[in-house]
Amino acid sequence: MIETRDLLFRALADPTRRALFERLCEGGEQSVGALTVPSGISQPAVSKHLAVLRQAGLIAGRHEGRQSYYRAQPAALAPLVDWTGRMTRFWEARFDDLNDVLKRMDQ
Amino acid sequence: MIETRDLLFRALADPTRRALFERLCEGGEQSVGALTVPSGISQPAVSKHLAVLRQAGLIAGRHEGRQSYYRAQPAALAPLVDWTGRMTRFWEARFDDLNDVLKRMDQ
DNA sequence: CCAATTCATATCCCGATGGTTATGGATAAA
DNA sequence: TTTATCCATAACCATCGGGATATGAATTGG
Repeated sequence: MIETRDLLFRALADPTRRALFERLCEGGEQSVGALTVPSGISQPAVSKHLAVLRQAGLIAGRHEGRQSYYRAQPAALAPLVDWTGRMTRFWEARFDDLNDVLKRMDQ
Repeated sequence: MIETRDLLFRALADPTRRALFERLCEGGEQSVGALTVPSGISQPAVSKHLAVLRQAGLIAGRHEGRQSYYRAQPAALAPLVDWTGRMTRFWEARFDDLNDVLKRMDQ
């Protein structure tokens, strides 16, 4: 499942994709057309970005008639949150070790 | 500000860079040589990755004699944590709105 | 002083990636 | 049944990015 984390980070690396994800988080479910208009890029480009986000689990799609609606799945951000937490905790642990050393030096 | 976030996301998009950052978080300050050996890539490649991480504020460097030592700066992850928090909060807010609607429909 | 070590930078290469236009399938509208 | 709309996919192109090797500057050791 390290593959999942990689997909996540790579999907979020592109500002256009982050903007699409933000729109879906903030504005709720929207069609491809509705997402394309303010994006400043072509509809196929938007579709490709949406496919990347979907593969990373960040959004989910639904068909209705001839339109496709996408919605955000912020729960998919969990691995990213976990990872940042681990990194900070590693760092804090090292800090604690340093404090221990200093305490022992005090005695 | 938004530039900072972009640098952050892009710096963390590459698995090799994340591995370097993880090593520095977990193992503390290390020289370029110490980081190169287990990385599986050439020393210049490591130096380039370190430069990217440094520009994103994720690590800091120090020269001592002919070696360079780098250490992690996990505080630089803050914008990322903020962003994920905002995205989930947007989502939760929308959820609350939905609940409000449902409540009103109950009455 | 000369040789060796450590690292950063320059240069080059190639695959990945983000953009475009073209196209076709499915559905809605006329 | 045509025609128009919505979207995904294909094909193509230019740029970016991560890798290697080559090189040179700074420092240390003999």
